[in-house]
Amino acid sequence: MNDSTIQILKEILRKEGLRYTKQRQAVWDEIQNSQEHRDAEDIYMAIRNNGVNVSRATVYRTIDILVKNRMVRKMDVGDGRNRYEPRLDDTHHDHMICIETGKIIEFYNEELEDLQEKIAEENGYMLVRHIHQLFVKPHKK
Amino acid sequence: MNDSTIQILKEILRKEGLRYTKQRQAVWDEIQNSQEHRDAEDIYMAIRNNGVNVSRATVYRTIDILVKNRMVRKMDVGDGRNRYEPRLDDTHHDHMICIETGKIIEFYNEELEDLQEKIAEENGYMLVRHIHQLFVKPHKK
DNA sequence: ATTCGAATGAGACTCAATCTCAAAAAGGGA
DNA sequence: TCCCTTTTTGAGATTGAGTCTCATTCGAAT
Repeated sequence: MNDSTIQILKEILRKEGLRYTKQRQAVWDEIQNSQEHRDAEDIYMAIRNNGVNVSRATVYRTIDILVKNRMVRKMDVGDGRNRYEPRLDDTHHDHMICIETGKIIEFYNEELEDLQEKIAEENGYMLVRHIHQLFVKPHKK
Repeated sequence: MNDSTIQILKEILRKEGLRYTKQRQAVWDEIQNSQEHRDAEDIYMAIRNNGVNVSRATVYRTIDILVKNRMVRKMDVGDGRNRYEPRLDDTHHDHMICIETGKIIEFYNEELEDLQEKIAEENGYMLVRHIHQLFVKPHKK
């Protein structure tokens, strides 16, 4: 909605040789303005509820562009629907998912990051990216 | 195929109040006799090629029983098809996937395991299970 | 061997995600 | 501003992994 993120989106589209459209802006706004981890259907419905006409196909297509350009992070929670979250400040983190409440908690641990690189190196590889999710439950009182 | 794993399967089915069938045996044999990380379709085709009549539904249903009883491990590689591997000796490990060759390498690191528990604890949770995959590429010479 | 509840198989169904292609919109030029 | 070309969009069809249905078959206890 605010000027600076409109400029960020325009810049990315220009770089990719793509056009700036209100649907693309709406998808980016919707993801960017929420700190939740929502699926494509939720994002699609939210945009429609805001009165912007958009199709599921466009939502998926736009998300792909945003993911490719690191504006959005795609996460596979293992239930068949991918979740998306904004990635504006590019602070990397992983997720902890409560199996009782479904709550998603973000975490980041430097030691853990280093260890993963070390493990890849030990096997003769370079770490490109990783998927890491902790499924947890609350401590009983 | 060999007597001991037949007995293991029979024991689990008995415990679950389920019947011993040649289809269930065939699914277990097929997974147990391979160290690959295959998807349900591959397992289904392999069984049929061995001359055993089985349906996809039965393959999926049997895999669920085996996963529940920790005979088989289900892994989500993020491409929409789950992979399965035998878990007879129950040695826990995670996976490293080469993005260039598709090769899957198993790894285990005690420090990494401890760290994950610690992170869950720090947030007031108990670690139940985790998904951890490293996407890597070979070092350039 | 009989009996009866469980297991199987063929194919229908689900659901997220992708594809198709005619119609609409973007944006550069004049 | 109006054109013109090319890209984008949208509605609905399609895909594909996995699940469900239910008539038929099978296991195993007696």
